[in-house]
Amino acid sequence: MQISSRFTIALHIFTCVDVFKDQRKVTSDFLAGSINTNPVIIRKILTQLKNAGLITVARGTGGISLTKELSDITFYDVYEAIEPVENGDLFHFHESPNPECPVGRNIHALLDDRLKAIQRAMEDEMKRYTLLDLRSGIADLLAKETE
Amino acid sequence: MQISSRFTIALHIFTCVDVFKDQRKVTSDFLAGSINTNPVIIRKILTQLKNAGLITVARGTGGISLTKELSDITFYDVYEAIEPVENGDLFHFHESPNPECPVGRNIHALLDDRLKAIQRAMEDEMKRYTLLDLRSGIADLLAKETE
DNA sequence: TTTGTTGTAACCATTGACATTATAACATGA
DNA sequence: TCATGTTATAATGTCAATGGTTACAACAAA
Repeated sequence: MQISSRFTIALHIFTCVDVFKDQRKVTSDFLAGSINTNPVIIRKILTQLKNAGLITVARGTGGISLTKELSDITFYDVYEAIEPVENGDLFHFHESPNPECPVGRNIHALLDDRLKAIQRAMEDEMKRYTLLDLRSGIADLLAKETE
Repeated sequence: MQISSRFTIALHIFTCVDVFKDQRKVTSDFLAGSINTNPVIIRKILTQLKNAGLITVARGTGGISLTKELSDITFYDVYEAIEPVENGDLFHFHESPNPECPVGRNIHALLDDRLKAIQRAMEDEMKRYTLLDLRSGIADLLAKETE
């Protein structure tokens, strides 16, 4: 199991928007070129980010704008916008365990809290990183390239 | 994206083995009945747990034994045995970003450490729970049933 | 040698990820 | 208004993973 590439693609998009926003129009075609995928893939992800209220996208003219400060958008916000997790549960149970078995009828009560804690540990760590970290991070990497 | 039900099935199996080990022979058929799935699904998971060195399975006669103490098997051990995570990376990148784009050629350097930290947060929390916790947990729940 | 069990191969159905093409909707500048 | 560039979305396709099922070989013990 892996978290889909859509999540890292979304972070890639945000980084490109920030890096190139003053140099050129950042279109889905341009982004597709940087990420090496199809523009439609990009647009679907943009739609998800738009539905989550993180960005606005200009239709005819093209161009992406953030609705919040970089420091107000965490990795978790992006993850939540992108990953369609059923009921918000990271862990999946097999349907309908046997209610006549003492273990079967108690398996959810037994595991739910512990699994939630594990999920929360991941999500809390995601909340520690913001898009502002990406701005400074990519600036450092680009500066290092020209040394 | 969700972590497959094989993981919670494996925890279910361990719980059943512990609860029923003195009362009856715990076979893949019995386990399939408690979990409400097919015995072959159970056997495949048992094979993974066996390959990870967590259990031994008696072939002709049936029966499952742990190779370690309950307190020495963490949720992470089970997760690692069950989930085939490519390269051990939880997060998936799109293949071959454009090396001619300053962002494309730096995206891994930009994200890798942060994503690893998120993954580690989840795995560290998984290491905090052992099968011994499940023994006491299920005992409490069963005691509560008879009140 | 019979019986009960595990190990595994060979399928099948369903779903999700990712890709691709085509076309409609829309905004802007000429 | 119209041409142009762009986004939005539907329709399709491919591929891999999940979960299920049947069948049968391998094996251990009574």
